[in-house]
Amino acid sequence: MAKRAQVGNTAELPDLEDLVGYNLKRAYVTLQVDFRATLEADDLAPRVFSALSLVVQYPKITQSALARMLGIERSGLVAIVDSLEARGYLARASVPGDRRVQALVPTAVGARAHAAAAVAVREHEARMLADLSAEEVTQLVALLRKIRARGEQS
Amino acid sequence: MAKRAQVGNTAELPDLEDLVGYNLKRAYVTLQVDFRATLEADDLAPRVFSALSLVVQYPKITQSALARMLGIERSGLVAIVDSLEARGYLARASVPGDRRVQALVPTAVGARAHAAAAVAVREHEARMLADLSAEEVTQLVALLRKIRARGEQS
DNA sequence: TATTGTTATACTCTATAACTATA
DNA sequence: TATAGTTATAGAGTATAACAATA
Repeated sequence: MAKRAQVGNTAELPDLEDLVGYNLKRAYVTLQVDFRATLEADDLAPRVFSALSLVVQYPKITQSALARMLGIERSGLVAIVDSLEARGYLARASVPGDRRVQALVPTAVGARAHAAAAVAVREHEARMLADLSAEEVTQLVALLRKIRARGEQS
Repeated sequence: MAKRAQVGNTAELPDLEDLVGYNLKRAYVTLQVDFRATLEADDLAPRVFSALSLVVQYPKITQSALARMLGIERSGLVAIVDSLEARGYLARASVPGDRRVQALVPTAVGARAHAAAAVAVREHEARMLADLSAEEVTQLVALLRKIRARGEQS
């Protein structure tokens, strides 16, 4: 299996497989496919689970703040919140001071659904990361955060 | 800023930010946005760049083999190959033994375009990974490959 | 003027299914 | 029967632009 054609390369041309971005995407897709399968029974897409998580974690968060935290547009969040509200997982509550905003508050049902889903997600991650030690997982997360921080600063 | 509501949690409920999958996605999106901006002038989307890379690396590869390597469906590859062929970056060559297959061979123009794009991509990665040491980058790639391997084995 | 939530819209990515021509 | 390439199609996911209500 001949690799790169015989071009006179003095500088090293990295193989696709050596690029961080390529490996990042492949690992992301791999994990994401299993994540979807994990929460398919609960009918929770990754984004919907993420939104519910943050609403449980930060009750009364506004949609704008939530969209900012998730790194998506406000407009894109509407359908997600609609979906969670339709299931009775959260409510849009009006805020006394400012009549523009809608505070998102989790219901008891929503909190329970989230807790159950979180258990399934933890199992999913344990399964998918079985080949990594605890230290490796910790360092992986630290490195991923560094990449994100660098990109978001600009 | 009150974190999780006061539910009687004995087990640790991990925050969204502690999930590997969530951090993986955010880092992926961050890197990918800059990648797109980097190759926008060359009009090369990530997938098109990846496909061109592999055709340069493995001349005469078939579309089916290329799709398998990239982890996408054969049907999805058609538009990518069409796009590269339209620019004159590669040619679909018929193979003597089997008249069903189309061997993908890079042109000289395609090889040069790829080399130039690869330089830009290397600069992009150097910029985005400036906060990571060489060892950290190496380990990051190793960990990402472990995740991918685990997922693809099943 | 600026911000919140919203709608309308369009574009990219990707998968599934079915077709054809070959094997 | 099975495989390579292709077409048609549909469904996510996401962004942009504009709007009404409110600040």
